[in-house]
Amino acid sequence: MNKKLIIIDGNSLLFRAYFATAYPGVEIMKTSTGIPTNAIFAFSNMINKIVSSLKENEGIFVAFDAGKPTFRHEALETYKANRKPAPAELVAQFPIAREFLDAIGIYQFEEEGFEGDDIAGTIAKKAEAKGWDVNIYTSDRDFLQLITDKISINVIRKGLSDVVVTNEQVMMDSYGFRPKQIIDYKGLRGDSSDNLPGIPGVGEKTAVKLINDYGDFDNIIAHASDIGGKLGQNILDNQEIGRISRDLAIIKTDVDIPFDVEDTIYRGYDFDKINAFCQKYEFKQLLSKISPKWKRTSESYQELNVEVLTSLKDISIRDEISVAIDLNGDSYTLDDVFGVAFLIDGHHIYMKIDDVKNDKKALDILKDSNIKKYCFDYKAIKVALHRYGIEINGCFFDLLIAAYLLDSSLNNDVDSILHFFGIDVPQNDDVSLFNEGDPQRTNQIALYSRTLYQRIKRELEKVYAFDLFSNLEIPLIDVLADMEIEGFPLDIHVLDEFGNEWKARLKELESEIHDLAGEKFNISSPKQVGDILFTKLGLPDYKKGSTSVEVLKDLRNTHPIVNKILEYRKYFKLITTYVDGLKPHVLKDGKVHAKFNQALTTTGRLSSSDPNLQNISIRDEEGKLLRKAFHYDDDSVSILSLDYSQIELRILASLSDCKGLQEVFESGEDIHAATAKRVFHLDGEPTDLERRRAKAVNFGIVYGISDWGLAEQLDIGPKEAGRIITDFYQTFPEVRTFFEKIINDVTNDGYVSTILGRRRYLREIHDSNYQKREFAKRAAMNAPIQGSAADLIKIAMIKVNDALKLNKLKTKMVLQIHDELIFKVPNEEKDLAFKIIKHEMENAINLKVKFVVDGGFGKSWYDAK
DNA sequence: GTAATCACG
DNA sequence: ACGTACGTGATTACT
Repeated sequence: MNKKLIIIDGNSLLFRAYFATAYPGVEIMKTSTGIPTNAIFAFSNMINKIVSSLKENEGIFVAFDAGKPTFRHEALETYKANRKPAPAELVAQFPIAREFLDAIGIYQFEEEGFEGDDIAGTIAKKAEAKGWDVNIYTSDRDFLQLITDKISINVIRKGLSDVVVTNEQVMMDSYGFRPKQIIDYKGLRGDSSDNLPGIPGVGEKTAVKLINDYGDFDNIIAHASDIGGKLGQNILDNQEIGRISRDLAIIKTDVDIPFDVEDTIYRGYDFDKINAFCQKYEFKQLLSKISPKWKRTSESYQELNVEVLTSLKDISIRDEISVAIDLNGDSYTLDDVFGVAFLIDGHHIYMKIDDVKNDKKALDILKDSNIKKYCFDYKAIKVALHRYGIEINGCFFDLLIAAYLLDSSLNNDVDSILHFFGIDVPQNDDVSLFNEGDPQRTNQIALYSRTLYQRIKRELEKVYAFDLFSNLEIPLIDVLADMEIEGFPLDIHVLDEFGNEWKARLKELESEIHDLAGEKFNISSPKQVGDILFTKLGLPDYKKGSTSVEVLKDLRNTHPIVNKILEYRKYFKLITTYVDGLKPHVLKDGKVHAKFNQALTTTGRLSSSDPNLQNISIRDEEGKLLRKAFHYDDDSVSILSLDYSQIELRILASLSDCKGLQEVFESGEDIHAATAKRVFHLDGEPTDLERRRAKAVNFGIVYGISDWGLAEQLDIGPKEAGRIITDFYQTFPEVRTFFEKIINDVTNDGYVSTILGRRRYLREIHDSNYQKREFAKRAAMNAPIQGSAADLIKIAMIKVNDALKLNKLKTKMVLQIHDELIFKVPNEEKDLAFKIIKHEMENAINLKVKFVVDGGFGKSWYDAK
C-alpha cells in the first residue's frame, strides 16, 4: 500500500459547513457568549471523520487562503469587487477553525502572500514525487487540473456524505476533456463565483467541442478566424477576459513553501487541548466522537491517594458519600465484586468486598438512606452488593442516569460517559493480570461521580430535566433494582417439554424441506434459502433477495416449500432464542433475573436484557405456550398482569388535544373500529378488513406516518395511502396541527420533548441526506408519544410501589413491558393489590384523556390476563 | 463485528 | 426525485 496524503481545502469545507448549518429565518448556533459556532460544528465533524479514517503514517493537511488575496491581474479587482462578501458570522469562524485544527493536531501552514490552492497544489506535487497517493477534498473544480494517476480530487457537493471522487477516467467521462484542460474550459466559460463572465455564445457543449478541436485556450484564440461566424468574433472580442479567467484558474505547483510532506504526517491529538477547545466553544458531543485511536496519552492524569482499609472505623461519618464497585468483569449480576471504593470527606478509601461485609460501620453507612449516595449506575451497585448480603440505600445522584437525561443517545458505559464530560480514566493493565481489582480506577469513578454533580445539576436545570431526574428517574432506580433482585420464576422442565416437542417437529420439517428442494442446505441461512427459492426454484423475487416472513407469506401459494420454511423458522426461533436461550439464565433459585436498562433507549423507555423478558412470545398461539413455563411453585401466590389500553393513542389524543379522539376514548368505543367508521366514512359497523386497516393507520400515526410506509403495510398504492392519511387528518385535524408543530420545533430546536420534559435530540433533521431527514421527522413525531407513555408508566411504577409499601403488602412488582406491569401477589392480597395497583396506574398522571388498565391473575404468566 | 431475521411493545 | 413505518434484544450466519 502506498502512503497517502489527504489535503483539505479549508475554505471550501468551512463554507460548506457554514451553509449546511445556517437556515433561513433561524438563529445560527452560538456559544452562550454569542460566538457563532455553527460552521465549526459541522467543520469539526467533517475533519474528525477524515481523521478517523487515517492510518498510521498518513498525512493530512488543511490549506487556507491567507487574509489578503494576491491579485494577479489588475483588471480583476473590478470583478472581484462585485463578489458577495462572506457573512460576518462565517468570517468570525475562520480563526476558530484553525484553533480546532491545532487542537486535533493537524499540521497547519499559512502565510501572507501564499494562496491556499497554490500551497495545496505544491504539497500535492511534492507528495506525488515521493510516490504518495494524494486525495484532495474541495468544492472548487479548479483543483481538477491536478489530477494524475496519483492525485485524485474528492469534489464536495454538500457534506462528506456527498462527494464525487474524481480521477482521470471520471474526468474524461463526465467532463469530456483531460484534467489540465479545466483551465482552458474556465477561460471559455468564466467563473460565476468570481463574477467573471465567460465568452458570450459559449456554453458547456461549445466549450468542450472547442477544447477537443484545438487543445487549449491559446490555440482556440489563434484559430478564432478559422472558427469564423459570430462565435469566432465573440472569441476574438472577449479574449482578454478569457485569459484572465484562465490564468486565475491555474493552480501553481511550485511555490516556495517551507515545509515538507513528512511534516503533514498525522501523529494524534492531545486530549487536554481538544477538551479545552470543546469547553471553550461549548461543544458537548464533539469530544465523544473524536477517535480514541489517535489519542496521545494524557500527561495530566493524577493518581489518587487511595487508602486501602479493612474497616471504616476511624473515618468520620458524613451526610454524603460517593460509592463505586470494582467488578471482575462487566456483568453486575454474575461477576464477582473485588471491592468497594468510597469517597468520604475527601478520603479515597478502598475496601475489599469481604472487609465491607465484616465492617459494621461500612454496612451501616451504605444502608442508611439518610446518607446521600453519589455514584455511577447505582442499580448495578445495589444489585451486585445484594449478592453479598450488603444493602445500599439513599441514592442521591447517579451519573449514568443524569447523562442519559442530558442526551439519551449517549452510550451507557462508564468510559464513554466520563469521556463525554471530558474525563478519561485509564485502566491499569496489570490489574487483569493479577486478578485483584483496580482501586485507582474504581476510586476515580467514585470521585468523578461526585465532582461532576454541580455541573450536571446546572445542565439538567437548563434543560428543565432536573425534576424529572430527582423525582422520577432516581426513585425509579430502587424500584428496578428490587425487580432485578426479586427475579421471575422460570420452570426449566416445562420449557424442556415444549422444547423437545418443537425440536422433533423441526427435524421433520428439515428433511421435508430438503426433499422439496432436492438438496441439503442450511435453512437458517437467509442467503442459502434465497438461493434455493429464487435461483433454483425460480420463485419471484420482488424484494431483492429478502426472505423475510412478509416476502415468504406472499409466496405461500407458489411452492409448498415456502410454508415449510416459514414453519421451520418459527420453531427454530422458539428453540434457539427462547428454550435454549432462556435456560442458561435460570439461576439456582429457579428464577431469571433480567436487567432493566434505564439509560439505553432514545425515547425514555426501559429495555430488558440478559435475558430479555420484554419480548416473550404472545402473538403466536404456540409461542405463547412459553408463558406457561413462567410460574411460581408456591400455590399461595399468583401472577397479576395489568396493562394500559391504547396508551399511546390516548397520549396522542391528549397531547394534540384532539376532540374527536378524546370523544372516542371517553365513550369507551373500540378505537380502531371508531377510526374506521370516521376516517372511511362508514354508515354501519366496520368489516374486519376495515377495522384492520384502521388499526394499521392508527399505528402508522404513532410511528410518524408516511404514505409509503402505510402503503407497504396495507399493500396498497402510496397514492391511496396518502388519501387515507389526508382523510385521517380531516377527521382529526388537531393531530395534523400537533405533528406540524413537532416538525417545526425539531427543525428549530433540534429536539422534541415528552410531557415530563424528557428530550430526544434529532440532529439528523438538518442532514443533507433526504432519507436521514425524513427519518428524523418520523422519529420526532413518535418520540413525544412513545416517550410520554414511558414517563407515564414510570410514574405509575413509583406510585404503585409506594402504595404497596404504604399498605404493607407483600405483593411485588416483577416485570415491566412498556405498557404492562407484572406482579407476584400472595393470594390473600389479591383483591386489595389489584385495586391499589389498577388505581395507581390509571391515576398516575392527570391528562385530558382517562387511562384504562385491564388485566387479571393467573397461576402462570400464560393465564394471567 | 455486521447483516438478516424475528420476538415484543 | 429521493424511499420507510417507531422503539428494543437475541440468535445465526458469514466476513
